[in-house]
Amino acid sequence: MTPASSPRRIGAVDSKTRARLLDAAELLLLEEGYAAVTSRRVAAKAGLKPQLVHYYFRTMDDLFLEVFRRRAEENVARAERAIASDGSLRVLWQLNDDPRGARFNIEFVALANHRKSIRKEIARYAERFRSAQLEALTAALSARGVTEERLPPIVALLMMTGLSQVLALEEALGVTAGHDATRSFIERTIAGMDPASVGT
Amino acid sequence: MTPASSPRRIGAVDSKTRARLLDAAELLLLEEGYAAVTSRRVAAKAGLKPQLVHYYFRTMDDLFLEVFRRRAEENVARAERAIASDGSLRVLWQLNDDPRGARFNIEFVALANHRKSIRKEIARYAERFRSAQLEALTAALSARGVTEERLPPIVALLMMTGLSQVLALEEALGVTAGHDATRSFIERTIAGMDPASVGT
DNA sequence: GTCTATACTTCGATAGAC
DNA sequence: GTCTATCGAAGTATAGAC
Repeated sequence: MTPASSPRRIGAVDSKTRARLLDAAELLLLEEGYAAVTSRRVAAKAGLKPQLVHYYFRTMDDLFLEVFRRRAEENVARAERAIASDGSLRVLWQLNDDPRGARFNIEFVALANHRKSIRKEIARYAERFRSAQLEALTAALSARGVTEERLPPIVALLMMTGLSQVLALEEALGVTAGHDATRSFIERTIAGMDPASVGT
Repeated sequence: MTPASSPRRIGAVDSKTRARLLDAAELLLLEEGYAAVTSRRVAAKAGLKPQLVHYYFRTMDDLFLEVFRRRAEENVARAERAIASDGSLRVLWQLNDDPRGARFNIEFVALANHRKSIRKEIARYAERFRSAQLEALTAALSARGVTEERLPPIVALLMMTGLSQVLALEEALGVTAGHDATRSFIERTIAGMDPASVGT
């Protein structure tokens, strides 16, 4: 399965060094944005030589893809586990209200703007994450007597996604007016529909 | 008012060339993301020599700031005009539901992640834009009998902002499932509260 | 399997010519 | 007031040494 197109050798995927590079890249991405993720800076953060980045990842795109996939897989798995054990509205909201995850997403969406290979991967992930949540949210709303007509689940989901993203972004900017009020409004709304899970 | 710290000379702010550079930078930003906005590429897009970028803008940060300010001023002015002439819910929603503007914002929020001077400017703008809209939305909701308790205006505003942003971002990714349904739900909801402005 | 020496490109920025 | 010649640093990537 080794692509004949490139004769160049690539390091083992289970290498400890490779994992260190991925960790460093992810940290840099969150701390300083994707533009800071250069071979030199990633290596410096990992305490390694810059050329090692290109030994373990053929191109910088490959590195970005691996960073993304690693976290995306974990997120989807976490979401599926959470939903399976407790599909309450609260759990669905908490899955979205994750500032770190939201900033991670923003960086990749911005990155996707000028790296086609990454755009495809993100789109695929977005769809997986979306449909897992939509299924759960559809069931949760229906069980609580909220009709499709009064609030279509997809609308509720897009609102949840958007709201949590805005909260995360503004937090990163240092603009937090109304955030507490908004979170407690969501809290009250959920509590009203989802009485069993108050205080979790 | 010329800063003594830098002896270097800077081009006139009303220069035609300067405006061309700003236009090129903004286009590049939207088309390929902020990482594509380099002195060389901006100049190439404007059909000029790269060094001119540094003649008109002392640093790349200065260029980014100017690109941002120009558009931000226009946006705030447009919002204030729109609100003054018609503070309906529909107008407020349309102000947000602007894919081009949303992508512009995302790029700058991502950029702010590793350029402190830009972060401050964006935060300031976000607050101005927010308060102009909040005032109008507070009045609009109150006039339509929606109490602060049932739906705090700030919550409605953050939801609107978040929802429109998610729609724009996903559109850019090519993920548009449920978007039409969501827009028409918003449409219906507004129409129900804001009957005067149907079909505008 | 792992890492390094090195090539070549592009970057931001400045000093100085018109 | 406008633009260009040029520099040093940083970027990605490869070929080859251990």
